[in-house]
Amino acid sequence: MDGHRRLWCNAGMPAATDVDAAAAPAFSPLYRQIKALLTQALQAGDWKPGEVIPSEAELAQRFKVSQGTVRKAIDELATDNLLVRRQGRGTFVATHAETQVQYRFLRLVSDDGSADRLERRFLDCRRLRAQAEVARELGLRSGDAVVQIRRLLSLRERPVVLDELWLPGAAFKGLTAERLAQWRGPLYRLFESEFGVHMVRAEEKIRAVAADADAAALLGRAQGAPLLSVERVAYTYGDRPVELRRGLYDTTTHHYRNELS
Amino acid sequence: MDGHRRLWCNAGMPAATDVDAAAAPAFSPLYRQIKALLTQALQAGDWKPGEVIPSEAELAQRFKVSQGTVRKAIDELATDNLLVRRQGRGTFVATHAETQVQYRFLRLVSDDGSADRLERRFLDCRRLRAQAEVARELGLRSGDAVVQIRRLLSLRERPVVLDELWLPGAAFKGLTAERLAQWRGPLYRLFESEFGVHMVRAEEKIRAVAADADAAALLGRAQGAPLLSVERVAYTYGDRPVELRRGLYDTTTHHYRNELS
DNA sequence: AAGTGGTCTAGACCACCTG
DNA sequence: AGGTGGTCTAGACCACTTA
Repeated sequence: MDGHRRLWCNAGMPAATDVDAAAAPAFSPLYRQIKALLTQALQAGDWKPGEVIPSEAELAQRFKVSQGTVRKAIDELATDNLLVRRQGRGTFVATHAETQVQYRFLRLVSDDGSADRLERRFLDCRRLRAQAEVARELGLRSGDAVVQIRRLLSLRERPVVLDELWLPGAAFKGLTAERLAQWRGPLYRLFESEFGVHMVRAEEKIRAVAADADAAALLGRAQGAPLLSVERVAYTYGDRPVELRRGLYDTTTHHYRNELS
Repeated sequence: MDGHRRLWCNAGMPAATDVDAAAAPAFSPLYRQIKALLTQALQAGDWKPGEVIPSEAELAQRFKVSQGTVRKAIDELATDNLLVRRQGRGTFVATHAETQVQYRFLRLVSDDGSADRLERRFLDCRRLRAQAEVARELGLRSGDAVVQIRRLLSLRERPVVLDELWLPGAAFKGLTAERLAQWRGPLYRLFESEFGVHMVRAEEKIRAVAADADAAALLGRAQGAPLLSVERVAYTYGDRPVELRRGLYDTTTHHYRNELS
């Protein structure tokens, strides 16, 4: 129709400084503005994980753009794994509560390719004050309340992963050791259904480290044995960090699988 | 116009058996058929890495489809990193010979985020007969000729990566130690410009291992020190494996960075 | 100014799912 | 049968690059 209805929609963005002015995109195409609106709706919780969002036709009408433009916005959100399209059914908010792919972010696979059943065992769950480093990674201030969880994952009766993780205390109020003990399924499913926190993406730093006495005992390995250290920061809508996790993987019969392209 | 010009273009596919018939897609949309044609052209070397491919309009005319359909095919090839679009200039065949992003597949970054200059030192380059495992990973037969290379990467004067890699001898005929010694730049750039082998994607298996005497000496670490083992199989057009690589990373001041989504 | 990719639209029809 | 996403088309115009 008109070809450029540019709203310069930069809601939520900090004011541009001289420094980043150069890096800022000159303009946003319409479909990106629609994408931003949809993202806001997701962040605001207008549609919950697992639910259907309105049809493309309806959204087009609502935003007064063509269906193709809405479509392109949804396309990007789908490749970002925020939405899931299902032909003939509709478009759904991505969720960790699907029967498929239980552990979307766990890249550990067995060397022989077999799919093992995974067993969880929680070691402890405490509320404490965040140390400087934990606070920084979670976007909190030192001394803010955090929940610390430690747990062990086993494959074929053998402990393979020792996880230690920190969550912002404010967002995870009712999270207790009892609650964890009776929970069946991935943690991210619990976080999503009980605390309304959906993990969108994560960044990991991977290193090889020597097992300390504690890790060695829990994983049934010798002290000093090489372990894979996987430090993860997970983000929810709006790129807000909401989990810091440090995993120690025993990689004698399993490995961390990655695809490069 | 017609809406479905389905050619059932399954060139190169084995005949469907009863087993995989269920998994086989019922039909290919037109843009996927175009995508397949473009992929074949890339594989055949019709357009070399770094070169421009014909414009969307011309391809549309050539294939007798609308520009939008060509566009969607190119979109997918661009997200697969086979093509690179440059607004106003054209669409180019992806290459490792760009001044930007020298090491597209190297995920090792320094803990403090600084970008170190990288130094290469070749240890040796031999032609030998493939062992069973190497042959299997490269799609060769045991005893086929392979080239074995070992080299050391250093950051800030400190050796950090010990790589050992195998290439199919047939495709890398003139590859000698001298050739390597005088080469400046990433190996994949050499492979591409001198041997016409472009790496498209790779799979990595990551483990923590203890340094053996050899690796310890070369990396300046104690024997038994934990190292990151990164086993990579790299593929060229048509998903044909053309490189097996095993890297040992010293992760005391660096880490392997990964994004999950 | 000309050429390329990028955006937006409107409409037709297909494939898939659910009632 | 009706609704949803998926494909395809044709045309207009915008943004960017090069000459």
